[in-house]
Parts: sequence; structure tokens; C-alpha cells
Amino acid sequence: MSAPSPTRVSVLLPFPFDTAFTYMAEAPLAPGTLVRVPLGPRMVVGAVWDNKPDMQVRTKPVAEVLDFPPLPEALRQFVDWVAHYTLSKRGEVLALGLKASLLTVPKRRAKNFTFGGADVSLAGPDLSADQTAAAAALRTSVATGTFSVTLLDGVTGSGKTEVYLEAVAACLAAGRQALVLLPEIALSVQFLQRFEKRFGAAPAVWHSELTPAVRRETFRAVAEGRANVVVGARSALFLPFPTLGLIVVDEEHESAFKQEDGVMYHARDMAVVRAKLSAAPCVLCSATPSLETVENSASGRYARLDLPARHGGAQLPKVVTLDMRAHPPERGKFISPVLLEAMRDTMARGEQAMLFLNRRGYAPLTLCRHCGHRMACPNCSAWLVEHKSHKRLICHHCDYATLMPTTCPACAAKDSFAAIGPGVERIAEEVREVFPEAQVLMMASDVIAGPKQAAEAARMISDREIDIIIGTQMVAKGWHFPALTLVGVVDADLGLAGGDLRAGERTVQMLHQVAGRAGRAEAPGVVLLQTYAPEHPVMAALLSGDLNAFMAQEAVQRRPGHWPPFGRLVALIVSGPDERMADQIARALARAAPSGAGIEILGPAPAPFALLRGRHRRRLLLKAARHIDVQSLVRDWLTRTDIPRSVRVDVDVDPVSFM
DNA sequence: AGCACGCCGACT
DNA sequence: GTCGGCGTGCTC
Repeated sequence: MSAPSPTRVSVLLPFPFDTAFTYMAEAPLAPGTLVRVPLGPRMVVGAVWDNKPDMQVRTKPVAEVLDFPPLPEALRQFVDWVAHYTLSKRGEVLALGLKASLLTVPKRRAKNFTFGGADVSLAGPDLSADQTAAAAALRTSVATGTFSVTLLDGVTGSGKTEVYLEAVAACLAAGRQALVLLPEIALSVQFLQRFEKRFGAAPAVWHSELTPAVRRETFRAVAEGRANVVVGARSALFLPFPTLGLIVVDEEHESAFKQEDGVMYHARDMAVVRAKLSAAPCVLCSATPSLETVENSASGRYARLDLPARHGGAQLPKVVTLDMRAHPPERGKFISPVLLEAMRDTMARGEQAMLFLNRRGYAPLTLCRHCGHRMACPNCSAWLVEHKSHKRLICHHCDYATLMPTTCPACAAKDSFAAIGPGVERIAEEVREVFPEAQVLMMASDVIAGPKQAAEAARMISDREIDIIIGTQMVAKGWHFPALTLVGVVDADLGLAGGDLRAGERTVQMLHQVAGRAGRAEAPGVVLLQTYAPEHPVMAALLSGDLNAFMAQEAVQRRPGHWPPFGRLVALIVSGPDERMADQIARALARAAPSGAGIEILGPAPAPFALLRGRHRRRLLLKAARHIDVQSLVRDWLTRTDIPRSVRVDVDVDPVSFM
């Protein structure tokens, strides 16, 4: 045996570098080993990567080899894969898991946390025949220990969660780790309670609001295999699971799984990749699956399990449209007398009602009655939203806020402002006027900002301290309120305007989820949709409950034009402080655009928010047939074009939002 | 991402 | 005459 001799090692750093740096180590280091290395004037943590080290560049020595399990090969491959797919730098992707977890040095070792469902021996709940069959199929997938994808499609209230928790139990019994992704983990108090009830212990949780100490300790517990179940937001995909045996994506259709800045990735799609690299099954759950997932199951790429009935014999809610032309609200009001009457009846029976409006604040537009001036954000092409509780006008796209002015900035008229249109605050005001004795709770992200407020809201509703809930999309998912029997959708047409590719799909999904909050126990639920377009296919789908037919129709519309999922999209967003420059570069990109069979370039056009946070934006869209390697195409495209440093080009592969 | 270097404005 | 603004450029 010869003494270890100094070697060069490749180290990927969690910063926006695409290539690994080369350092000198006293002995060879296994790929994945975490090391502390000098970078300029500071010390940073990086991971030994599989690349060949650079033999030319001059090197600095590795400062410290961390006492930490090496990042598993599946995670390293995943980082490389995601970087390639999203056209991001590899270091940037590594940072999604590593940065916040390890860059800070603990002052003292965090106290020990307990992690993960401990107890697989606890008996599962009583399941219906459908649930039992679905759970058995998932258990088999888990036991096989190979990659597969299964869509678990169950109507709201069918008990999907109980079914996939059986898959989690099987995974734990097989000695492997399980990951459950939720769209908004910080608010998922009710889910965590159900989990704890099933397994007798809380899972490890992972989201952006963890304190550094908890984050660091969770990261280590996952790496050491002490955390056997993680319930997390999308970035949990980048945790160093050594024995990952199952990934569940709950509410897979949710657009919250799409990261819209930095590394723009879709956690649902990346979960499938992560599962494949870990030889693990992936389960996608939804009552309203995305067209992407529906098509993948139709083509046989994904297996499919259906839960067509509600658990325990509960009925699906009865959905009816409320034609606002026939039953208009009072002047200056937004709730039809028909809906008010239904609310009165519901409360008279001692039950709860919910009004849904996906718009925060008091009024989305403030207008001067004297000169017609509209209050707009100086940094964004967006109206300022009045928040009456704060006496402020707020931009929902940047940090801009201003006190509600008393005189018009355009014509100096005094007290001339009119609030146009409703937000949830205004609906709450209207409800309090009509039902002064009712207990009203508002649920919106600016009121319910974290797990504490979410838990308190859930408790107040469960304990029947609340008669009427008024909420934004926050109320759509996951909640279980047994006494809630009436749901009123204040503006069912909201979201259909604008010509967005997925506007119809998204509206159906969101309203169906909201409708699903009604009548989950013995008492049947009723859903009233206030609409000016009761004949619209979206309303028809909600009325009939036949979402499969609606999705089939969506497919018919998207297939001929090769719109997703029948083709690929890549968005290029050109932005800069100078409008002319952004425009010029966008047109230069269009001139240099790739062409050929199966490729189409759309734009440049002003992005829907042409001015956002002080940056002028132009948008180009590459539409390509499915077989085309869009990553290479776009990479070449960008290298062909000179982009000055004042202009930024963001690449969004598989864009979801067209904002 | 940080952090330093660098070249133009208001201060002790 | 210096302190400091943040534009640009580099980090193995």
C-alpha cells in the first residue's frame, strides 16, 4: 500500500456556475462527498462531482471534508438532469437543496428532532372496496421496487390520502424512504394531523419557512436515513434520500408545483424523473388531473387507478349555475339574492357556508369619478388593489404600496375615487351588512400567512365558531370541514378571460376543488356558481361533474395545433430597465430563431405584464413537436444572439403561466 | 450568489 | 481632499 498522494477533485458549488471547480485533495474523494472549499475570499460548501477534474487550472486545496454521508448518486444525476432540462446552471440546481441547508455553520448542534412515521405496525383505517383495491395496487408497485408512475384519480372526498398513506406504509415496511409533495405545505396543518393519526408520529416537513437549525437537522436526518418520511414543498425533491422508495405528488394538477423564477421547474414532472433515477414508484394524485397526466395515462405511459365514489357513502355536492342576468345583485353589490337566501337557509339549519372569490383585497381597480384616472403601479403594468383594512393601495406583483390618496393625482379632485369590482374584503363587508349576527372568517394569504393562523382558522371552523367563510384559492384545497354544506362562487367567470392556453382547464380544476369542500359528511352539499355565461363548457362540466368529457374536449382543441401536451413550449422572457433595448433584443432573438419542420416561433410580443418590477418585458414562444430536442435548439439560439448585460433572457421550459 | 474593484457625487 | 453609491467581473 502506497501512502495517499494529492489528487485533483471536481467540486460542484451551490452557486450559478455550470461547471464544477477543481480543487486539490490529500486523497481521492468519493463522488458526493461534501467538502468545504475556498472560493475567492470566503469558504463555501460544495459536493465532489463525477466530472473529470481540470488538469490545467491552478487549484486551491480542499479545506475540510465534512462528516456527512455523500450525496447519493441518484441525487447527483437528478441535479445534472434538471439543469440540462431547464437550461439552468448545475450549481444553481444543486443550491436548491444544499444552499440553505449547509452554508450556515451551526453555533451549537441543534437539539435532536424526531422524524418520520415510526410505526408501520399501526392498523390502517377501514377502507372501501375501491380504496382497498387501489391501495393494494400501490402496495404492489412499492413492493416491486422499480420505477413506475400511477395516476390516482379520485373525486373530492374519496379518500385518496388514506390510499396513498397505505403506499407510504408499504414503503416504510420495505425499509425505504417516502416523499410526499404537497403544493402548499406551510398551510397543510390538517394533512399533518391525519398523517400523525395514521402513523403515530409526525413526518419530517420541508418548506421554505423552516428555521435554519431545523432545516439543517432535517437535511442531515434525511441523508442519514433517520427521516423515513418527508412531507414537503417542491424543493424537497432535492433532499439527499439514500433509499428513496416512493414519491407521492398530491394535487398534481396544482400550478403551485411550477417554480416561476430561478430554476423554472415543474415539481410534478421532476418528481417522475427523481423516482426513475431512484428506481421508485411515483404516484400522482388529483380529483382533477392535468391534461398532461391524463394523456400520459391514456397512452399507457402511466398506470391509472380510479376512486369514483365518495368515502362512507357521502354524496357529491349538487352544483347549479346562478345566471346573474336573471338574478342580479343589488346595485353596487355582488351577491345575488338567490345566493343570499341559500346562505340564510344554511345558517338556519346550523350549517356553514363558504363564499369563494379568487381575488385578494377590497377592490381590484380604483377610478377617479371626476376624470377617469385609474390608479396604477409605477413599476408594473397592473392596477393597484385597494386593501381597505390597511387603508392602502397595493400592487400584487411587486412591493409597491401607498396610502389611499384623498385627492386624485391626475385632476386633484377631492374624494372622487370609486372602488370598481370586488375582492374578498368587499364581499366580507357585504356579507356583514346582510348578516350582522353571523360570524365571518376571511381566508386569504395576507390574513392567513402561516401554519399557526391556518391551524387556528381550521380549529375555529371545526368548533363551529364560524358561520361564513370567505376565501381566495387558499380555501380550495385539502380542507375538511364537516359542517360546510353551501359553497357560493362569487365570480365563476373570473379566470376564463385572457385567452390563456390553460384558462378553461385551470378554472374547472379550481372550481371543482372549491365545490368539493361542500357536504363531505352526512349532510349533502350545494354549490352555486354565479356566472354571466351559464352555457360555457366550463360551467357545463362543473354541473354534470363529467370532467373526463371536458378534458377530452380540451385535448381535441389542443392536439391539432401541437399545443401541450401534444407539443412542447419554451418561453423566452426578455427583460430590462430600458424598453427600447428589451424590444430590440427581443427582435434580434426573433431574427436568429431556429426554424424547420415542427418548429414555430410566436412573438415577440409584450409579456402580459409588459412592465414588472420596473423591468420592461417581451416574450417569445418556441412551439415544437414532441420529438424535438428543444434544449439544444434554445441553447444554440441563445449563443447565436448577442445579449448586452443590461438585458436578461429567462428561459422557461414547459411554461405554465403566461404572465 | 457574494464580494472586490472601480470610477463619479456630497460630506467631515 | 475622502466616504460611498452600486455597475461589472471573477471566483478552481
